[in-house]
Amino acid sequence: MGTPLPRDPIADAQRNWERHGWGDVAAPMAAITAIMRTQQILLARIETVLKPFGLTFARYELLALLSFARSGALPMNKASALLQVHPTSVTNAVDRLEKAALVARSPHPTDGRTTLIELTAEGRTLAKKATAALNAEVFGQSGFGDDDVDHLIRVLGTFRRDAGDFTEE
Amino acid sequence: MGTPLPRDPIADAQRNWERHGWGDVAAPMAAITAIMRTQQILLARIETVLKPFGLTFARYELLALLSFARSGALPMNKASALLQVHPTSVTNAVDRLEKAALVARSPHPTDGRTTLIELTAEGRTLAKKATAALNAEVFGQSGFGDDDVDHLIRVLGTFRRDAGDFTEE
DNA sequence: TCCAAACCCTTGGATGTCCTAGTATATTGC
DNA sequence: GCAATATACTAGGACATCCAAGGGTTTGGA
Repeated sequence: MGTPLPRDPIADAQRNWERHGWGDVAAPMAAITAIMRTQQILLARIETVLKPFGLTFARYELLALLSFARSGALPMNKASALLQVHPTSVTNAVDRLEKAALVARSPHPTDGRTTLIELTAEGRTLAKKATAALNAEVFGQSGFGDDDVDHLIRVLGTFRRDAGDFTEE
Repeated sequence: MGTPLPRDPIADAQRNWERHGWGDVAAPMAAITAIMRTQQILLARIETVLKPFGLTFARYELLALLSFARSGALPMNKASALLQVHPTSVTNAVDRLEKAALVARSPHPTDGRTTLIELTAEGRTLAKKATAALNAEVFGQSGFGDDDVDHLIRVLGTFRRDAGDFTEE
């Protein structure tokens, strides 16, 4: 997107909020906006690393999830729940992964409503390679200090729990 | 998307990473994944609040930016830089806002390449109302503690600066 | 037993984001 | 002064996300 700005646009927004008398919510506004922007940056990095593998983040997440499934297969609704995305998003991702022969659909043995998705051999291999690349080029160079990582995991974990993502812990 | 999961899927992923011998990057992976998911939750909240106004977050951000512009108008490329999105995304947002009579395009007085965007009276009014709603229903109830907000602003600010978003500060 | 309610997946539509390319206007350098 | 380069916006296409709605399957209560 281009050249660095001379000043932090989010800090500017925070100052604008304060100037307009919304000082009580200026800081949370800045924090939330920063999260939105950080996600955008991280997503761009991830997509850049995955592109050579012909994967997007959404498809990679599904491959990775399947690669960790004990049985090697998951019902679509289970995948939707674990990835915390809309069922139609999973349908979309599976359509494309299936076309690329990385996963396969199969009927559930006892429940006629359910469709199972399973990694193909190619899918499993590609998942391994893509994970190695992400580990080396993104997660291993996040730019966050160890203490900050711990803090983020804790604070955002609490947030996600309070938002209803999960119960325990 | 539904019922809370019994366990945190991101904590599970972190355990899977450790189990596979990627313990050195498991924590950053979890932190990054948590940022992605938190963004999704926050975006959903924001869109819910904006929906009654007929706005999306992308369009709201543009309205808000214009409402703070001293001159009351901004070149599209300036808006693109400040919002940190691709120029075509701004074109898209302006198209829809213009159709809704919330902003207007006008030619730049001296540079024939440039298009200025300006709030209409309706646009200015709607921006005010939408901001009040977001302040009350999202930013004012972020769920983050004051200390966590400060920490997020600082950590993510450093991250964004290192990522090339801006220079100073 | 049987029908209504619940559940699962897919299709179609609306939005947003990015990339690539194309057109028009400015600026720069020879 | 003019050609080459740079900049600004837009058009078209690929993807992802969500919502609404539809068709098939299961479950549960009358």
